Amino acid sequence: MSENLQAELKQTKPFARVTAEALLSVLRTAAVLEHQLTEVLKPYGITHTQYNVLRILRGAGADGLCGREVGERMVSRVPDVSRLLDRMEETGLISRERDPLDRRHVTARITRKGLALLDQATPRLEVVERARAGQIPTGQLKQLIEVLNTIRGNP
Amino acid sequence: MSENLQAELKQTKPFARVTAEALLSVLRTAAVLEHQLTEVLKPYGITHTQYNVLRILRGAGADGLCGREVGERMVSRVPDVSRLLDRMEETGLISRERDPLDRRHVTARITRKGLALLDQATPRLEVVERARAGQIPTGQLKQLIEVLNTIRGNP
DNA sequence: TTGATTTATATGTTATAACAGCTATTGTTA
DNA sequence: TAACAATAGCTGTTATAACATATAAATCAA
Repeated sequence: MSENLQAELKQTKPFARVTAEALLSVLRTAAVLEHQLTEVLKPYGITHTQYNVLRILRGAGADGLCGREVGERMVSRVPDVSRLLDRMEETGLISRERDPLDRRHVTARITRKGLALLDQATPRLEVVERARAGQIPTGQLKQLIEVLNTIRGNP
Repeated sequence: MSENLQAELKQTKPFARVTAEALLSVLRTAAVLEHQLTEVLKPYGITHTQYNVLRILRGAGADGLCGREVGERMVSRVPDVSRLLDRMEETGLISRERDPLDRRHVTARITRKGLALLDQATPRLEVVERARAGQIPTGQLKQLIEVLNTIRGNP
């Protein structure tokens, strides 16, 4: 069965406020998920940040996206998109080309190699997804999404 | 009002599965929270990782904890507790002492300076906590905690 | 058109995270 | 007790994140 957060973090005292427990639960759950994503992606030689970029660029299709746009679509904002894309270009997962219409922009596109990697890795991640959340009723997941929306929406 | 995740990440297509949206929401919400925690703690010269250590050591009291125990209690596991504690000792937030009974252990304890920093910073973080989650009914927060427990519990 | 401003990306630097291997200490057991 | 294994922490190295600043191109205003 599911252990609670207090036990997981070996805390001796229960949480003082339910709000504190809720936000810490979010942080803790994300850490657990990120750790597992990292593990699953390790055999493919990419981080979950890079996987995220590949998903974004596949979504953009042949038009590609410039670095700033990639940054805006990331799950967690990266302040150094340039070098992230550098590395991915170096490993051949993406290509980059300076936009002739606006030479400030560098358009990034996913390569065949990047697409192939996505095709390989995605089913593995979907296994994780089903294992973690597949047994939870849809209604509960929708409520989860709603509450998290609210938390993010309150600045 | 609260924007949804699809709009936030400028996705053109809706999520294929509610499970995917739920897990991404968790990751995204945690990233937003961590960013804000980092901002709030910046004036105090510590990261949220270090804040977490201070909370843990305050909870342990005068007995302190050894490095491994600190690591086990962290919200997100850090594989380099030694140097994390090095830095905190250097800035005077914690003290360390080799355990005379088992000389492999190094017991870490929070210092007065560390306690003072906690006293200063904690109210600021509670402001964030209230702002983010204070308006959400307790019942909803408890459900959130439950679902997240389930997600973490499914390995 | 010139100069100022904005936008997009790149670069230099520092700090931290991640990974692997190493040392010291204790516990186990033949 | 000697040899081996397990545990805790440290250290070296590399990679990435974070921050500030710089460069280049486009836009705007006079």
